[in-house]
Amino acid sequence: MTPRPAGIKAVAARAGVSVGTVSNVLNRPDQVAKGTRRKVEEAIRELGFVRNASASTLKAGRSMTLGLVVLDIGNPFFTEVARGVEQAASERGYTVLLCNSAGTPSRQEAHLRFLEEQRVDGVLLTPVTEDSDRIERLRSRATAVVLVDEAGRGDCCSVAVDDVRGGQLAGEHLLATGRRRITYVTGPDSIRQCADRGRGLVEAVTAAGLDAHDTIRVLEVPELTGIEGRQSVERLLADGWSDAAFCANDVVALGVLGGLLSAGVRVPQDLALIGYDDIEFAATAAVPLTSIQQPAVQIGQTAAALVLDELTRRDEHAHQEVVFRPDLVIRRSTSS
Amino acid sequence: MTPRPAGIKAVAARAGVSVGTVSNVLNRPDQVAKGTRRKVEEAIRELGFVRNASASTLKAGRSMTLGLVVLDIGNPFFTEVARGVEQAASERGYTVLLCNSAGTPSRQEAHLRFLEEQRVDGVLLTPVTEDSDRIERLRSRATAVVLVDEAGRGDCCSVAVDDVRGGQLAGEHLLATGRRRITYVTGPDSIRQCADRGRGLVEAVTAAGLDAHDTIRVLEVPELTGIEGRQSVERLLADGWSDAAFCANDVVALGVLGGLLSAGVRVPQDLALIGYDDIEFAATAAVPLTSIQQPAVQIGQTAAALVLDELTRRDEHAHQEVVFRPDLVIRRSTSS
DNA sequence: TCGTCGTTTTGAAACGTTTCAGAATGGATC
DNA sequence: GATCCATTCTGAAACGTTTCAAAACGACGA
Repeated sequence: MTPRPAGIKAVAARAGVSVGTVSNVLNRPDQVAKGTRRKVEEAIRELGFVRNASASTLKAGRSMTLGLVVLDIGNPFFTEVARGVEQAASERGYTVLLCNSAGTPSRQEAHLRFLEEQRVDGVLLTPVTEDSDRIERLRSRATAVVLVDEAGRGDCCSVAVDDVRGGQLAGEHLLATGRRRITYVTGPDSIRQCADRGRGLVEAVTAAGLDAHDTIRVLEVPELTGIEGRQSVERLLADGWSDAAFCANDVVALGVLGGLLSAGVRVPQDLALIGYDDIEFAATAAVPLTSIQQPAVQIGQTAAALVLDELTRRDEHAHQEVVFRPDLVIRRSTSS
Repeated sequence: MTPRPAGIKAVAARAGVSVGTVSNVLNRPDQVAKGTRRKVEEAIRELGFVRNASASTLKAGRSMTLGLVVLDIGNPFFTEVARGVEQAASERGYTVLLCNSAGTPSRQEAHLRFLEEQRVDGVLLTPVTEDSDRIERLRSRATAVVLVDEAGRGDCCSVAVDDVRGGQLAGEHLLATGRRRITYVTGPDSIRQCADRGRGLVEAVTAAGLDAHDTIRVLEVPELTGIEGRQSVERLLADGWSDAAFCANDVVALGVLGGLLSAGVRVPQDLALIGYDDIEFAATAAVPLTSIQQPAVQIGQTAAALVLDELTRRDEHAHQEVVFRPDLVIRRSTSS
């Protein structure tokens, strides 16, 4: 039945000091005499005082909080990215607000607005849509913004992985293992990652002196989920054309794998399979999945480091566009 | 170089009204004359005004925000729960702050403290540890608390699933399909879910007139991850004793499955396998996984509904302890 | 005893909202 | 023309912090 929780004033009264001193104990304890500090700390404990972040943020003009908007929290890849972000942020005393846009522009918009209202100090965004307006607005509010898993456009930091290169790696590997009829199982082309990875595949095929049209087919699924992957198998096998499948991510690939095996298709003998992201379940699948690895945790850490640098160094900060190189991880699904 | 973003005052000046009116447009638009409202809305647009949530929360004493602390965001089960919570919350205008305790008491503690500082209106907690102190404190701050995936202790709402029953279902099913030597692959007993599910298994065996010691073995893994599951297979197969394995969750079960298949063990012929949670990857696995299904999304929705009820109805609110029943979903991993 | 200087402590002024008692406005009604 | 309502609008007082100029204190040397 306490109407309002005890504030800094109550603490001050109890400890017999001024509010300024209590605030100092909270924010610069080293400038407070030891005895005083102890008294205040005891009062805090006795009253169960917990700092009111609203008031603090309002007055101080910063919230010590970062917003992270990911494309799909159901995809373990993003979970790992988030882990990296959180780790780097918490080391510097920042807390991360995790938001899931679920690939929906309207949800991305809603979350960005929320973060804006909360006056987060920085935003890490895996964009669904390049909503330049809102990003511009955030930046004009002195909010640091970094694009994650997306190349920047010069006006802000970004951390990405070269997806074209990743597609290339996948293509080269399949070709090297003798495959010549590759189905690319992918999501809508509006998802940049899907488009880029497909482009890389085409490049690899072309570079090998093959005709892309003869070598590659595209099988589009509406959503990058396991279910859709599994369901796509029927179409994948329909005419017996393919001797390999490259999936736009591991979640889909695992669905495809399940579908293939239960249809009696041997992987990799009858059909080679390669995924993307190298999530934990890939190594652990029935037929361990060859995949294109991305340094997920490191992406998160780097992105966080960039926002924090922009936040701390302000004027000296120069925007950077970090691009990681993906790696091929070969497992049984492509090489028996 | 706008030092501070435009506030309600600037909007008021621009629209030629008082701040009170602007606030009304924001919070009770129907009490404002249509013309005035339009003027204010235009000013808001022109200035790019975004409400400052800190100030709002500070003054109004509520943040329209809920905190959700989950045990393991890497487990798709919790992702689904979160989805349910978010859905129910956003329908009522609340935003959810998602936190991951990762099974660590200190992280749970840190997140609860953060949520307390943020003055969230309600907290949904999947407890690592029953930190009654902090929960008590939250509740004394007029913060609604509901326990998720954990039975309550009478003093707050809770939404749980009967894990003992789930373990029973698994046990009964394995016995019904003729298995008599069951290994229970589980995490530390300190995780309540693991303990309860194991208890259910024992009950099923005992109820069938069998001796639990002769019928059940326990194989403990340090963490409920796919890797650990896969690695446990060696021990699982060591003496050829088992004809079935029951895993404490699907993430582990899928790891075990991968290990079994690549060791040449046929599932279910040589060894039946059953998981828990019925995550999406279960249906989609190489050998589709029999599992104990929990209504994850519904758990989230219900939990959110309970907090919101406590928040809205206050005095009339009566604490409820909702317990869902788990369901057996039979797939190929236990029945060819 | 008096300065002086460094360390602590103080107290009041914001920060940007919400809220609410009351003032203005403008019809209706007598 | 006076009165009464309902509808709109106003303005000032919080909300709980942080911050900063200035005051208080103490130790020290002159």
